[in-house]
Amino acid sequence: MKSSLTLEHQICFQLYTASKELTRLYRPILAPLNLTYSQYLVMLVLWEEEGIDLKQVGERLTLDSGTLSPLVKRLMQIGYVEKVRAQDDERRIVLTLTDSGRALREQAEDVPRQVSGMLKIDEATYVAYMEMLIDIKARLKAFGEQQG
Amino acid sequence: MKSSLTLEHQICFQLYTASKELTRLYRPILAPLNLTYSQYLVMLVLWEEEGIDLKQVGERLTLDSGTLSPLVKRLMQIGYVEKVRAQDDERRIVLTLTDSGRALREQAEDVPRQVSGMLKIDEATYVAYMEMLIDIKARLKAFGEQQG
DNA sequence: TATAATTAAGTTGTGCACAATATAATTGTT
DNA sequence: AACAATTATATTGTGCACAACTTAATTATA
Repeated sequence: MKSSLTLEHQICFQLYTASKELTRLYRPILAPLNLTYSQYLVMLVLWEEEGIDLKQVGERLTLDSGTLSPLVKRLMQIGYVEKVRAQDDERRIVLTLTDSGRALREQAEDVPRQVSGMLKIDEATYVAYMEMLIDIKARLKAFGEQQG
Repeated sequence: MKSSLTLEHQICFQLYTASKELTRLYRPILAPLNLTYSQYLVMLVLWEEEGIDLKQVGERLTLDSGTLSPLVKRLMQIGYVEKVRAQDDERRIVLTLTDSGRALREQAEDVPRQVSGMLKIDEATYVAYMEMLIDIKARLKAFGEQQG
């Protein structure tokens, strides 16, 4: 295993910069939708499953309430999202889309195609890369569960 | 190319969560060194090349002065780093290590081994993953340069 | 050689990301 | 039923990350 303390040889550094630079690529694409990258991720979840619990959104994105609460507040201010208390459990908050938020989906449909085009990546490579990233996450999860 | 607006099928999302979760793994490892993850990256650069320009640190980590200025200020407060104006060009700032910062390297030597152990990843897989990430960055860079 | 353009670093403001804590609702236990 | 433990959300504080702007030093050019 690479144990030399060189920046470029550390997988964490490559992951960190790759993520940052890919997010940078998204910024001008998402700007017309009036969304930041994190807000876009929340909208993706809601377009997939409207009426989902705030808690469950946080689980899918690995975000806690300290991040999500103010983020959702901003999505409400923009007018894409609404919060409703669940009747059966007053602690839970259910997120729904406004008409405006639902309409935004059509505009967003084109985002993945734009990004793929910019990356000039073929389907097979794309899938292989996805699998690698999912594997890294699985290893992290395995360690986390082993530890507790 | 995957054009469905599903969270899990977007490479950006996998990269984003993988990076976040790997950083989370580092947190308890770096805590005894009194470093955040970003501070650790700056220290890695300095251990590799002491006396480097602040500007060049920013280029290697893809960080601008808005991020680096306060971060380096914190490293100075901890007592790991010192700032010196370059004599030949008074605009430039040269970063040097204190004895304490230099001594910390020995403790940090063990970090990559600890991380690899936690991920339970063999050398070949590790190298393949590194190459994938470097390739993603190359594609991003190629697009960025094509655009300007 | 004035002065315009560029460069390096710093500052301000916004929005994550997360730890720690607080509050209120629900569930479990005696 | 009373009360302890748990759960969902919100708030506070710290530290990134970056855009936009400011300041000071250097370089280019008229």
